[in-house]
Amino acid sequence: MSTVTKAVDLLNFFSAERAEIRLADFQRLTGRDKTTTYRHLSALESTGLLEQDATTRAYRIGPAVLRFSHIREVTVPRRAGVRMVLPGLAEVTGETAHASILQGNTLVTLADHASARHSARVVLDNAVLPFHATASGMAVLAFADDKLKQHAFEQAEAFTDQTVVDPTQLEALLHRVRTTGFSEVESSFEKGVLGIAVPLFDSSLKVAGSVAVASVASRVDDALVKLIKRELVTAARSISTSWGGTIPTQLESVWSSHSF
Amino acid sequence: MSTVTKAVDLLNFFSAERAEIRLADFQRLTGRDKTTTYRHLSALESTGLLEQDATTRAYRIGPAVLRFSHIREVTVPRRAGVRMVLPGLAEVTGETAHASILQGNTLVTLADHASARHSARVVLDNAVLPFHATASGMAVLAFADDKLKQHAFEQAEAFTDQTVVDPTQLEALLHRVRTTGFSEVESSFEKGVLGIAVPLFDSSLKVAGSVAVASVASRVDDALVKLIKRELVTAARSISTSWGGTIPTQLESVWSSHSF
DNA sequence: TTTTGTGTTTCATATAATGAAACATGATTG
DNA sequence: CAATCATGTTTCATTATATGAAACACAAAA
Repeated sequence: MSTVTKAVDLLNFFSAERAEIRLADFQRLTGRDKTTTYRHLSALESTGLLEQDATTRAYRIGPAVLRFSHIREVTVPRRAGVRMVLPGLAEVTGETAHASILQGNTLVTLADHASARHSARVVLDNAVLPFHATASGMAVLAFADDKLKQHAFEQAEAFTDQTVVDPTQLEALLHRVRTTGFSEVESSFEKGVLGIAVPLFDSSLKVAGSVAVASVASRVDDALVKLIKRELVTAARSISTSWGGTIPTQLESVWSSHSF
Repeated sequence: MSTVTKAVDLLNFFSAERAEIRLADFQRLTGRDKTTTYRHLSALESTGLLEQDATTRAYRIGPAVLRFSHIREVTVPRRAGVRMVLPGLAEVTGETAHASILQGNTLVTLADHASARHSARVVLDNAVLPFHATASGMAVLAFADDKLKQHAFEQAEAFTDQTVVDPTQLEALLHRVRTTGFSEVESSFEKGVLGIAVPLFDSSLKVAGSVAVASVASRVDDALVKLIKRELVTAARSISTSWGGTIPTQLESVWSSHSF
């Protein structure tokens, strides 16, 4: 572990609940030597990454991060965070990975990637995704506000004979998504396709999109479902982080309580 | 200079116009050894402060800064106050509104907003603002302590043939800012751009930044200048209040004595 | 006053950072 | 198509710098 890493890692002890930390606290938190920690903190302060209260001597996150986050916000598109994980998600599962972003009242495709492992693969060619009939849509809806849910229920139309359009039934499905942590939809938009999706979050701390794996239902077994879910969780964390968000603690705990 | 400082300082080469930098670029920019820089970058990447494009190998500001800036906003809300007024300021005036924050010895961009009214508009893409050549910088300098003023004068370089760099002349301009209550700078940093700025204050009761309107000089008339000044005063009061500060009474009285 | 908990400085030592060189890998070019 | 160039990465000896024990300074409790 390099000196740089050790120093910068000190920043990770800050949180919204713990915005100020003193040297003695850091010493206890890290278990590292007092002098060493002191100098790490001093170095970080000189860069503006940390700021020290002149009277209490307590440290807090410095103003430099504002500048950097401004740069990232205006220059790094949402797609960049998705592109870093989507190919991997597709290749590891051998299926088609897909990411979508919530734009106003519609859920639109941001990027997708199909694995070349099988000759039969799911080809997604819909720019706009119907909420009620897709795994991605339901993943978003399960964590969206009532207004969007209302809007989606009103728009609900049947695409196959298995599409659920009844609000009461949809509500029950959404509840299932929240309790299991995953949105699973089969043959509801397109016959023979099983979609599994999880929601994505951005810096507004609200749901901002979803990442999904669409697979050919006939070849899916329990082991593959478990693999997909594991990979989706990792992908969701990574993309959300890239977007400046975090997975809500409640959802995280749901995921960790279900072994998969 | 510690290893930590050297590494973190690499982040300062990023800006809105230069969002991606490669190892070879850093090598040229810093003049430091290639291997050393490589490891600094690797260390920063492992902390999330940087992110590397998998294909181009170029580095960009990483997602960790988003998390930290969110934490900072919770403790020291600076952007929130600015975002409340900046869009309005831009739309009412039809020009580009800009807010900056004083960070140690440098004045950095906090946020900006360009009105869509005219096709020709001022695009601000400088993260760090030179004090002597910008309206924002002079607004801050007029109310800053001598140490900062000294530092700014020493750094003064000419950007256009209209840039003032002579300390005596700059001092006279600062005096003008204090007596009129506004910092007006034309074509000093960029040709054809007229900037009007006022200082911002925080809970330390010292100058903490500035808010400005940058306009295309050719279309500015007296009525627009008056409108911009009126709006700037309102914006400065609002932002300063949200930062826990107030406009010094002397400046307030200067503003009220000039009809605009 | 003494004690306890802070943050800061000093100094010898050990460790980790450094840079030249070599290597690997694509791009460009002749 | 080979040769050259530009780039990123690894190796290894050397040197610089990070480290931690101790001592110091200072404030707030006891």
